[in-house]
Amino acid sequence: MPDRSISKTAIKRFPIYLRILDQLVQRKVDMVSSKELSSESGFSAEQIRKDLTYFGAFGTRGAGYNTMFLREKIIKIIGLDKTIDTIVMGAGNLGTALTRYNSTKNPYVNVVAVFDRDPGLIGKKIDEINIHSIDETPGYIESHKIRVAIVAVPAGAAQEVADLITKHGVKAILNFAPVKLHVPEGVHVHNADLTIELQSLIYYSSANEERLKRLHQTTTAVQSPKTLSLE
Amino acid sequence: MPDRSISKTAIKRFPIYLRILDQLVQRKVDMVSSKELSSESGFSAEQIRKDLTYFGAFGTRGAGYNTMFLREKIIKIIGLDKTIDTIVMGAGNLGTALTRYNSTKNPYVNVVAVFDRDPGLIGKKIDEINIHSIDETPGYIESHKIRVAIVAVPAGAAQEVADLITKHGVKAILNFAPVKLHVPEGVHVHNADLTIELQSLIYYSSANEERLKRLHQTTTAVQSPKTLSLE
DNA sequence: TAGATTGTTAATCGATTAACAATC
DNA sequence: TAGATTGTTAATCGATTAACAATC
Repeated sequence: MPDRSISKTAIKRFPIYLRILDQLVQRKVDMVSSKELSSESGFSAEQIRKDLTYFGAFGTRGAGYNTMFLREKIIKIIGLDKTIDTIVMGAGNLGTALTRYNSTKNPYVNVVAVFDRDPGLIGKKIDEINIHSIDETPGYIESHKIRVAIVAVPAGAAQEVADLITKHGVKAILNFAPVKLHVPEGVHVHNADLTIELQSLIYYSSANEERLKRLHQTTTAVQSPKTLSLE
Repeated sequence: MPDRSISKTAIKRFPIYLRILDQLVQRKVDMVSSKELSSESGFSAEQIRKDLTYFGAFGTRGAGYNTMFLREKIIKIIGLDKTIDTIVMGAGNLGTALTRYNSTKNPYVNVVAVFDRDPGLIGKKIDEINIHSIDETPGYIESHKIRVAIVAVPAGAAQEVADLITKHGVKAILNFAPVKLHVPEGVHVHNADLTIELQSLIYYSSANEERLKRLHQTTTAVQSPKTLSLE
């Protein structure tokens, strides 16, 4: 049972800190304050300082944080200090795009292989990365000690694929399939369900008042006024 | 100022409820309890009941929820009761995959146009959807009353694109570019930053103990023991 | 009526923010 | 020393869970 003390939401902020620090180091900025990190990231300065102190005291009072030093620390906190080899399950539209995306845009992660069931795709390449038969997955995971996988297969196949890869050692799954995956204890799943992201955004895209009015016009149950978010 | 009372995290659960109800209706299941919805979704039954009562009393004590009725209510709550036309900014790998994905996998959202800057892409199609010049964006947004957009352009172009589309009426952005977008008040941005999702997952993929040990070996600052998540 | 399950209030838990002493 | 900014504790806020009365 890792990290009794640090929350999932906090951990999601660290890659954002890292990205900002990457930029600062590149721009040869030596020091940065929590206030400056705040305006770059959108998180409060207090929250940033709090997040960092979960792992140590990396700053200098009165001066701020050394960008190169803090960057190195965050890389180690996240676990990006050794190259992370990842596989992509599914070579469809999304799997292909994700393979390319991570190869070009993600400086800390390496997609080393793609797996698919379609014989027409096996043996082909996405850029330089081979598409293998899904039957080769167990051997590949074990010989290459793969711990992180991206699942981009259709909903109907996702659980089966999750079972397969976790059985052979995968500990973390970025799941793009629109299903809840059931995985053994100790395996982490992040859902990156694009349908849900987009649908929940629609809630915010139009005047709530109108929509909720429509909702209640057809609602037979009596509403107590304070359960409404308008007025 | 909409929804003083309901949180962003709660709203993200509604599309998941909807997906489950879609399946139940399709399977001709008439009634469902919060307990059953809980085991399907992974959220607690109490939380599901709480979420629903933000918008009304849709169930029957002793019996549960009528699946068709609840489904209709949730569609209206999210705002999916009229067709949502969406545009995709950027026809690169990711933009293309997202266009196809939403066309085929997202039953409630319609991608109606894609925009890009590359003259080599303009005039081509992604499946049946035309790729337009980015210069046509303002006119298109206004004439088609587009309120929701997906941004899948390179990081360097994302702010500029966000400025353009919000200026002409877009109220909600699903942002795949790895930058923090600054948008006018009242515009909502969901970040779907794949790099960050994957990097934060890596934190969970290996033994924390080892990593944190490495971290502190090179830390000069003295640590108070309780700030550590191990021992 | 007995059993089941909702709707809702109260209790708990966790995360964020505020405040400030420590200290560069 | 004066000014700035961290690290850390305390206060606040919000979200989740527990409990149970209402009621089908």
